[in-house]
Amino acid sequence: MDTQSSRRQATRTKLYEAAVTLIAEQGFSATTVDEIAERAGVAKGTVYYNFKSKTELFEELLRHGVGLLTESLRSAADETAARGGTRVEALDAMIRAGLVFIDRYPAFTQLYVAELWRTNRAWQSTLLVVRQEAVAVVETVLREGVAGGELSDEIDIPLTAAALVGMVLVAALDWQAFQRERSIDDVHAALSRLLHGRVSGR
Amino acid sequence: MDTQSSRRQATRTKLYEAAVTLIAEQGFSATTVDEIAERAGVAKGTVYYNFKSKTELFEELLRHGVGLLTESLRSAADETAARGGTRVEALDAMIRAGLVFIDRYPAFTQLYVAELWRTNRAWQSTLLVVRQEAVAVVETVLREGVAGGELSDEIDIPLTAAALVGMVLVAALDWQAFQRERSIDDVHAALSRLLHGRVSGR
DNA sequence: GTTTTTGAACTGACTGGTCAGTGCAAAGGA
DNA sequence: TCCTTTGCACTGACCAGTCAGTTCAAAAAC
Repeated sequence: MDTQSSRRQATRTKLYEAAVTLIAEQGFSATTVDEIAERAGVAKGTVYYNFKSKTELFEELLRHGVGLLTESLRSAADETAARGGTRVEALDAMIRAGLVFIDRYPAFTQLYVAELWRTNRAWQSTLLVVRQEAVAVVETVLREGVAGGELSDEIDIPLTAAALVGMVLVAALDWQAFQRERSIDDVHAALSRLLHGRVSGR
Repeated sequence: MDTQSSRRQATRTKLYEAAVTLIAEQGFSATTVDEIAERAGVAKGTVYYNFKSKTELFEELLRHGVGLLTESLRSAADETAARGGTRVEALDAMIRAGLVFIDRYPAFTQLYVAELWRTNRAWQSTLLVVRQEAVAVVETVLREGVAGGELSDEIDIPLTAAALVGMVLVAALDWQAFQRERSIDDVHAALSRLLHGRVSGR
């Protein structure tokens, strides 16, 4: 990477960081380009030198963030498999990876959830693609678990994957928003218990 | 109820219905008061005759919608208790009630999720109150289950409640957005299986 | 029973302000 | 020399909220 493109990359990163917190707090439309530029410590013109439009900046931000998440889920699953863990252990490791991600990038997560189920928005198709990549990682592990007899073959793979993702997402956002004092281990333990069906019975 | 106030109520209801779908699709800031008025078939002035501001219209909409949900969860729990069901059965009934609600008011649910974890917004405090009412219903049933020995006393009640709500919310929104063809029974069965820990094992 | 009055509900043109995006000359950096 | 960034003025569209005026059902007056 030459110095020019890395300089440019640094500017883009500053813009992502500024945009992600502002948009998470206020929403896309309520956040102005002037605000983003100011928080990034950059001139407004620079925003338009680096991105075609406010919408394009946002779409690239989405792609970038979900890319990180997908990567992190995938590597949690792979590492578990590499050291000979079961698929349920892999799911558990992915839950933890999800929590770590949300802990590190809470603003991105907020923004993602806020936009995911909207219809009729410019970036709808971007979002659909990017969501599918992340969910697919979970579905793959479920499918392998069923194939290997470790998971019941009666489970509904897409629905169960969505439910697991939702469980982690919502518990983690609640943790961040309303019970900051809890440790990541507490949250992980509670979710792990649900995954393993150790809720009912004593 | 006299004709005047029922006429007024009808206008407010039309405005709620118009606002909820538009805001679910586009978000609060991207939705204009002119659009809301137009879709409701009233003049813009009428919006301001009935509500102090765009924000107030939205806050009342939130209160109204979450009120319906809370009511519906509570009555599912109560009916189960009335016919002598267990607490786990009550949770199962509440999952179904949640799904029925989301099926009936998908737009409201979208909008609620999109706004819930935002910080620094005008209606933040309204939302906090209203969320707590709904989550409390789930927490109560969990607490009763633990007290009666039906649920493990090691579960973390607030986190488990949040995780269950998240599971239902996300699975249902995914169902609505990406797999409309599935029946409510399919979705319920998948979530019920997770609740009962019938995922791993064959 | 008919006319008049009242006032709540509603209307829609208008205002003041905001904001995305542009244009451009000059500066800084490799 | 070329790429990147700055600073800033400007435009045109858009939008929340206002307000003077209209409608009309029901109460009051006769």
